[in-house]
Amino acid sequence: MATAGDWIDRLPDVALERSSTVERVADMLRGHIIDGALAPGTRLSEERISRKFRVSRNTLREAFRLLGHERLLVHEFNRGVSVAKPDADDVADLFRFRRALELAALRGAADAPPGAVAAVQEAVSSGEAARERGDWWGIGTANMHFHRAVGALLGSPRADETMRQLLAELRLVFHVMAAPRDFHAPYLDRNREISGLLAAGRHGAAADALAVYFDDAERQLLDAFTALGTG
Amino acid sequence: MATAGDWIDRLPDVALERSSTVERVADMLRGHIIDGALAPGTRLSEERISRKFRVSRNTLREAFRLLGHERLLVHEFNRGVSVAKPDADDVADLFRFRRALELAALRGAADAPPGAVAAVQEAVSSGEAARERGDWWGIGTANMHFHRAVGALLGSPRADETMRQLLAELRLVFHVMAAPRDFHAPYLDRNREISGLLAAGRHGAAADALAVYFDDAERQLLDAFTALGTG
DNA sequence: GATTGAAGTATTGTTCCACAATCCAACGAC
DNA sequence: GTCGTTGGATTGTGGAACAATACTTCAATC
Repeated sequence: MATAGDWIDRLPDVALERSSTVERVADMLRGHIIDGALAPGTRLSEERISRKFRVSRNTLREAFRLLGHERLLVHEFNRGVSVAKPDADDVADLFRFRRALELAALRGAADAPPGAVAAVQEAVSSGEAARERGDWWGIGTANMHFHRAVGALLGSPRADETMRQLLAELRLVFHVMAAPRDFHAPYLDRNREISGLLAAGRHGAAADALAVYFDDAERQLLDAFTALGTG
Repeated sequence: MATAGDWIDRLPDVALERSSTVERVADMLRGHIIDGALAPGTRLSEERISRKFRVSRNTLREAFRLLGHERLLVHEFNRGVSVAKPDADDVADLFRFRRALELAALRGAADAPPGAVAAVQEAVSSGEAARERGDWWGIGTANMHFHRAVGALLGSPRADETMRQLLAELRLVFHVMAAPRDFHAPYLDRNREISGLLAAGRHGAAADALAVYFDDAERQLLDAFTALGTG
């Protein structure tokens, strides 16, 4: 009879994660920010929020630090925190960063971890399904998943985390815009095209297509910003 | 006579930054970690450190959150924080991420912000100066500056911050190794070569040279790790 | 009328303390 | 040697307190 070690050794040694209050608070706030329930620029009072969530100011402040590091909150000394309010420079920065990461991911997709390409295709399909349902918010979410899946082609957990942050910030950008509802829909077909090129092993062509995508999307966002600035 | 507004408008509107206790504590800890004064794996007691630094546990914990988000500290629930101890997987991850960023930066160097190429060359020179002096630690620092300067070719503050974090983690990797003293020196000549190609506008060639650099450096680090594992 | 000064108020930054929850090491029972 | 149990140490969280700073208001001045 084999020893118990054989069986135990096959188990994935992941530490089962319990959640601290700080992380739950951070998750909740992050969700509200990404959903748009907290408008960019909103000041967050330690007093009131800690009372609302029934947590101590200490705990809340630790959560604020986390979200500040993710750039979803901005922390001004002696003035507290407020929801980040990205401007045109931020949009340009985000796209520069995304270009570097996602294009590199597509170009090097030959070394992608197993299942990563399939994940990209699933994200595309889920976006199309959302379009069928007329679920505009779902389209946006699926689009985010698409780009996260593209970034995941790099096979780097750290890059994944960075992508997650960048896309969360991008959601903030959409909330600054006037009409984010039907922003993503036109890009669904492009996602399908890129996904197809990727699956066909035409990595360079996929990257080129995504580059054009980025140019158009960035211009569209920047136009929306200048429209806001002058309006 | 012109109004005072003319003169004021010309001033750069940077908010003069005051430092909070949390940030000073975080800076200090970060410095100790990067310098190697705090060995990877070291447990950090809230009690003792807060007494040592004469700050409250709350303030210290906020600093811990920051450094945890930078992956310099690992936070285990109910077990406190300890200095991160990168393993071979982390090294592979760091290099995957760096490859994506730095190679993209070199390939797209045509769009680099003004002065960015010069900064790369300065970093190389400062490394060579450190070699003249026999300043081994200085060589390592200059090498970090070189790679940060390469990343800065992207012209993205967010990417800069990410590069800073990745390189800080990499310093941790060196501390896990046995003899980090003369690790960097052999790469000085490569930096010079890459810098030269970059300045000559041969961006693709520069990126190719850096790719080989990465392959060699990663292999060397991974070998050092497996040597540790078996020894 | 606009700007400056000087209150007073509200909020944040930081410290300190208390206590429950959890971990960890030691010890002993089987 | 494995399994409870016990007790001490550390972390997680809450809460109060106070100093430091920002914001508001209003009067005084030019």
